[in-house]
Amino acid sequence: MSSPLDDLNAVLASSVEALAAGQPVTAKLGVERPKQPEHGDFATNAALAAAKGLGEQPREFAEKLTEELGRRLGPALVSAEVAGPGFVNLVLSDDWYSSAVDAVLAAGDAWGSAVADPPLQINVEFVSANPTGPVHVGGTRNAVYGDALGRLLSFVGHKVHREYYVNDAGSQISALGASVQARARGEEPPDGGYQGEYIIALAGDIEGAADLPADEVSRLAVELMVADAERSLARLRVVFDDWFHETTLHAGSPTPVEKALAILDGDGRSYRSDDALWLRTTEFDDDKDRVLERSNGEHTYFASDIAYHQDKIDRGFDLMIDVWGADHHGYIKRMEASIAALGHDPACLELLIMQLVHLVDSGERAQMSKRAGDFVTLDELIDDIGVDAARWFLLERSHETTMELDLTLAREQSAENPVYYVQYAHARIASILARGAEEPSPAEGEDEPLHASERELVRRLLEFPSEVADAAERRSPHRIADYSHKTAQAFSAFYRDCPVIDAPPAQRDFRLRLCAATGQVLARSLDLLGVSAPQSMTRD
RNA sequence: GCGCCCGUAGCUCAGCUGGAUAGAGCGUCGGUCUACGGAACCGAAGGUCAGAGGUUCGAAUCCUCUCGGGCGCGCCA
Repeated sequence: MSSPLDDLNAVLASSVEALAAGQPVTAKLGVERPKQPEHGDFATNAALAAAKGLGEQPREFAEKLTEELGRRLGPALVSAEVAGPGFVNLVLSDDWYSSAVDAVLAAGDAWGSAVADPPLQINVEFVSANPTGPVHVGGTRNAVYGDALGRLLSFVGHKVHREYYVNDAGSQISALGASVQARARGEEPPDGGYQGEYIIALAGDIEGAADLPADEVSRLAVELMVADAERSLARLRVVFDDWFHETTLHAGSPTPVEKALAILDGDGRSYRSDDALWLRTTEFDDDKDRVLERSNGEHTYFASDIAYHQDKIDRGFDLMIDVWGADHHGYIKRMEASIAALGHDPACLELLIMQLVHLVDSGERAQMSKRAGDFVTLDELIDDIGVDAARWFLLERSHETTMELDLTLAREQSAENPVYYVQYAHARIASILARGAEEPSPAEGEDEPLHASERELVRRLLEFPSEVADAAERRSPHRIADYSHKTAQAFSAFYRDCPVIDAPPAQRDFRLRLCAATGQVLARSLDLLGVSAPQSMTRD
């Protein structure tokens, strides 16, 4: 895929290199979007960055750079000026802009995509909420984040495997089964049991729940909870490749857990003390050693988790990304330590922490649902604000920031709601393109130079590949939300300033192409977020 | 006490692998106008980037400390 900005950056780099006359240039060089319009179409601090290492005066170097750029870019370059401490501001020709739009259209669906070097097999594990209750808002944020991250990583050329880890072993599962059985018998759940109304529903859905063996009730309850989670998440457009059950780590002979412990033991990473088995995580920067097997002989959750990650590595993944809830951040050190203890490169595991979501409605905290005195569930959230709004609002903020979700705004079907604003721009473009295809070209007219709004919009479209690369590298889908909104704004300005259908033939042609390119980029941006890009919009 | 995250406009948040005059949305105030989709557009007000030092040509961004929030520190999961 040929990108006009890549080409421009390449010319810049080779120009600097020529001026450096053999001396190595280590600085990162590239053009940027200037904040001030008077700073040209593109600006570069290349002279500032390079002159430092070459022992030259930035402004003098910048002067030489403008001359070199003029020679290499020819008529595509309208002007190159030195400003401030040594910035170089560039203005490019209308022809350059026109061919840039062609490049976007020629790339089509691939615009912004990449071929990763090297392409990795990436396992993204997310949500993984315990199957002891419905998925709540926190899990919903985790779900859309993990999913969008997966979309991004795929788009930049990696092979992504989405996985949900089902904690279907341990005391909590016994408690679930006991609670269901109690309800089936018309009793209150036991101490430490689950109180939600969904337990009563489960009791009704499991035939013979009152009399079946307890662990059979547990097993069936987990099955139903997992199916329920799968259904809810599918509504959210989040689909997993694999639902990995913890119990498989305790099955077979030896079990995966036993195998993992054997590796650790063989390498002298673990030891016995106070009748328990400990892992020397302190050798890898943890605060204290951690228990693998309790003195009562049971494995800890940590032991399962180690076996689970060993299993992922055995399955051939180059990179494991775990998306954890904020309450798990205290486990990062020991998990990383365990990977090192198993003898793996620590870089093969990436632990991302999702911060909390607070729901706000009409200025009030709205964390509690009327139903069951419980937290708001994924289903309730979708029923309330819809999938597109839910995904958008949960994705527009950085995952590492505690955020508030304003339900009042999210429900709003107007331009005050950014998700509708972006979708509206897309629908409007579809409408213009349809008319452009149907209606004949109008009377002749005189073409004019490109309007500032047109140039601004083209520049936005050209930024897309680097925005995508940046978002993927930083694991930050929220950047795409921000980008799509800015692009929609740039389109709105263009729409205001530049008639398309009634423009003179050549100009009309360019503007239709610009509309098509914009629609394509908006659709792709929304797709990366898992938000729909409608051809037309109707109010509810 | 220790560790992690966070303090940026009235509110919610971007920006933080250093660059020119710190941005967006909402809210507020004022304006355009019935349009190639009005679910629109334009403008304005609003900031000691928590504070103090340091690093350098340049710091919201990097380092140190202080203050103020959130979370986590179990042979639970």
